[in-house]
Amino acid sequence: MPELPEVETVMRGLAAVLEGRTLVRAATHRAGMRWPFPEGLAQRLTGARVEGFRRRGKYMLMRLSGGDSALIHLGMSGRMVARPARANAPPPAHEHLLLETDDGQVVGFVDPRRFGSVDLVPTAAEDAHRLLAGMGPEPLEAGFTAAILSAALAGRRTPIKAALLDQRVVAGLGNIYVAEALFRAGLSPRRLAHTVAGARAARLVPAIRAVLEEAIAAGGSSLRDYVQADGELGHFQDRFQVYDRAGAPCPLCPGPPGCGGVSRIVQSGRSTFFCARTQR
DNA sequence: ATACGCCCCTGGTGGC
DNA sequence: TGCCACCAGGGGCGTA
Repeated sequence: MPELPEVETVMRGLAAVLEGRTLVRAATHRAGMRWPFPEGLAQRLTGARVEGFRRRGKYMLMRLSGGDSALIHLGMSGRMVARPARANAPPPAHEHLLLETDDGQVVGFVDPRRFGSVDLVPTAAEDAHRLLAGMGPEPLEAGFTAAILSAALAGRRTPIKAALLDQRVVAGLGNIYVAEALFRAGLSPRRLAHTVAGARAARLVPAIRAVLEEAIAAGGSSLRDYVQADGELGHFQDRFQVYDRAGAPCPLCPGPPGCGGVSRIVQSGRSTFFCARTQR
């Protein structure tokens, strides 16, 4: 669910609510999600001050006083939404972790499928965490260049679609934004990764950047579960050109005959959407 | 090293 | 209306 734009949007919303606040209460409602919560998670969060946030790929890092950071992944169905602590409504279903601030806000981590995760890592060694070590460049930072991307793709005989989903190649892309970026770059999702070099890589890098930046500006994409930290929906789903649009007219091809509409295929068990005429 | 299943889990949808 | 198969923004891990 949440890919880089959604995680970035949620993180900004959480920062607005939590940054500078002290957590007067934290509670876990089960032993873990994707993995068991770290020992004594609730106790270690309680009393800590939230110093700041950063994002790495699809992970959020919440820096705490005391030297630890909470490493949070939203999985497929995770959401983190703030609400007033005074509200008498029962906690939402599938809320696994709750944070309460000294100014009366509650942030709940709701995740029906429980593919999300929460861990603690020393702030000084965040990037050494096993889930972050080996992660590829941040696509919105200057270090993400055509040369770096083609080097990461060199020798890979897997389809470019699968390679871009690999977080070691580039951090933060998921099924939606890979589809949209490949469409914008005019590259077939079936093309072998190692053939994306030179001019093709030079087209792909700005395509990835542009789609991510536009999606962040739109507050992310809301399909089923995703909402921002304030409960608002994202809007980028209204601007999808190919994702989840099988059979719809291709935005580039006049029809009919055009390209016959957006195609859907399955690659490594996941849906891929593309235009078979303009994406080569 | 790379590639490919399998698996974790719940909920919504569409077909019969 | 009921049941069931299938699908969904992810990704770690074990095995060839």
